[in-house]
Amino acid sequence: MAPRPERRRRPRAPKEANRGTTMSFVLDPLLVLESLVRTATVAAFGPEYADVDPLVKRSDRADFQADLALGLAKRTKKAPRAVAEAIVAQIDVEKSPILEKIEIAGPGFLNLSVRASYLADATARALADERLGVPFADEKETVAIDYSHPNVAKEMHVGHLRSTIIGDALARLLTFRGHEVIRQNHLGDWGTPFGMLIEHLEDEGVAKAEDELAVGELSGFYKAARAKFDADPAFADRSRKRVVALQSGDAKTLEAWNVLVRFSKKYFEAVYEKLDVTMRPADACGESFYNPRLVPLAEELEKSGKAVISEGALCLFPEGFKNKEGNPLPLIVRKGDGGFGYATTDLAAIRYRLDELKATRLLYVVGAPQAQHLGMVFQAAKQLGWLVSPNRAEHVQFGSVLGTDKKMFKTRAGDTVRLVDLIDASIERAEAAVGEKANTLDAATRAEVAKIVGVGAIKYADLASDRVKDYVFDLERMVAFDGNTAGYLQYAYARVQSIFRKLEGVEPGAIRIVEKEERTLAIAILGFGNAVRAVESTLEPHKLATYLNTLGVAFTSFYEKCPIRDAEPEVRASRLSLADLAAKTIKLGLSLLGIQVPDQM
RNA sequence: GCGCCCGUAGCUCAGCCGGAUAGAGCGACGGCCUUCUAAGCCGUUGGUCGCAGGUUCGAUUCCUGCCGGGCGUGCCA
Repeated sequence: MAPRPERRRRPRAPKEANRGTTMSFVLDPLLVLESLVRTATVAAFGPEYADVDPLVKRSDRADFQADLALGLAKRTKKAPRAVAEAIVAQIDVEKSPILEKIEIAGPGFLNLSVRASYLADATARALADERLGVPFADEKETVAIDYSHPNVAKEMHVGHLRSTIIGDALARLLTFRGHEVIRQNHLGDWGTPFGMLIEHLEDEGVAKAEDELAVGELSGFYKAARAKFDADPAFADRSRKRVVALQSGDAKTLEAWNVLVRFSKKYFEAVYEKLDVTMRPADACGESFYNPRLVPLAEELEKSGKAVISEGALCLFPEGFKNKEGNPLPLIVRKGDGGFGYATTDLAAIRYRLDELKATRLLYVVGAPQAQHLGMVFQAAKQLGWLVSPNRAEHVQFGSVLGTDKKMFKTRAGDTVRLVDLIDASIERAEAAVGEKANTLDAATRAEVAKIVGVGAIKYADLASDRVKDYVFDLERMVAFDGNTAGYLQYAYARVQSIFRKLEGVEPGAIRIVEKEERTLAIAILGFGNAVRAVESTLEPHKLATYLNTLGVAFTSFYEKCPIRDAEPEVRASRLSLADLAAKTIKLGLSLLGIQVPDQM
């Protein structure tokens, strides 16, 4: 067996960095109640019940409810209600800093009410913390996120939209949680199309091509090359020879190839900037990077006998995958003609990320159609002994972008839609909407706001629904300011800033929770950390979006029912603090999704 | 054929490690601006949770089988 680097065990000792500014206690009442109920359950039934989930959730009959008693009936051999009573008997409400009241209802539900003093205290602590009370992850790890991956010398289009947006949101959120995030832009920078592209480049002359590519006319360049390839046999022949020259490392050819890569990267950078995405040129690690590793990898697998020749190709047969005939489905490591496909590159990339980047969690933000391919690659990596616990790879899959006609999103002419056009259209629409309502803003401010709102709309629409489902790209709906949209949240934020402008000089003060809307808002705010954590583990950003919308709704109700400016000084100071915290939470939450907020709109 | 994903209100979507009356927004209808941005708020309307079985005290949630839609299924990436 070929020698492999020692798989490094990641030390799990608590990290110094975890101390920092963040408080070590939990603020979210839901989590506090969870541990309180669990402790009571253990006290009532014994330590073997330490693993039970108290099933605490928000309730419309109280602040929270715990539903564990019903499920525990069988295990404890008691009536559900008796279980509930036994648990409640272990809780001293009088002495509890958080519990106001606990009631058994129906067949054994526990209805939990939280003390206003607890909410006031917890929100005050959140406000005092720059992380708003969200702790760092207990175990920090190195996460490699593969996302965006556009193709060199090709336009970025809707096909790259979701990967770019979702990947970037996850990168931001995991970074916030304290993980070391390594972005990996697996550029499509290699392959047969480069023969014709380089020939075309030679024909045009570098200077002229440079001009075209610099203004983002990638599709024009690509199409021109393609057209020549199809129409001119001599050109096609040259192109094929050029592919060979490229693969054999011909210096002049590589130079031309480099020009294409360089200008494409420059273009991608511009798109990323426009989309306000954190992927940088330095994060690019395209297919070509793995070229030198493919031959040795194939040889290693062949020599070790882990890969075998089948129908002329060198193959791995990952368990659990079958072809039409019910035979094992191969992952082709080396093609019959000696060339390499993407499976080999993907295997090399996994190894690189594990061994050299030292990542323990590999994320692939790639469309759902590739589920089988990635599943095979991951399974192969496991069977090869590369991917061993705690290391793991996850396919962060997502559905297609559809037009309002429910078909794959295309232009009327049937072309793929350029990403920049999409962004521009959204900004334009936002500008119109902003101009209509916030006409007191000067033109420059309005343009800034339109950018923030337009880009936010696109991103939020993508991130707000379950990524695995297809979603309909409908600018009308996305740039709206009602419902579960970025605009709704940005508006809520801007309203708070407006209050601060109007009440300049008035100091926020101690928080007191009195009104129903204040209570609802406080509880909503304190659920932030839990929402962030949910995304960290499920990689489903829509959980954060749904949370933020709930928070936004809670804030807006508060805003309507609890006037600030004209309230008594103490009440005013308290509400000002609460509004401030709500706004900060919205801002931070949206920032984790890659969305900014305007101060006015 | 086989495999994976999806199917919740007219529309766009949440909810789904089983739990008390399935939630939002849009639409429709009706209220609320001399008071911090009404891009908002409050209310009414609207659902056999694709269908049929099964497990369970209890299923939109888990299992099986259908139906409908999408995608994939050996040398493109």
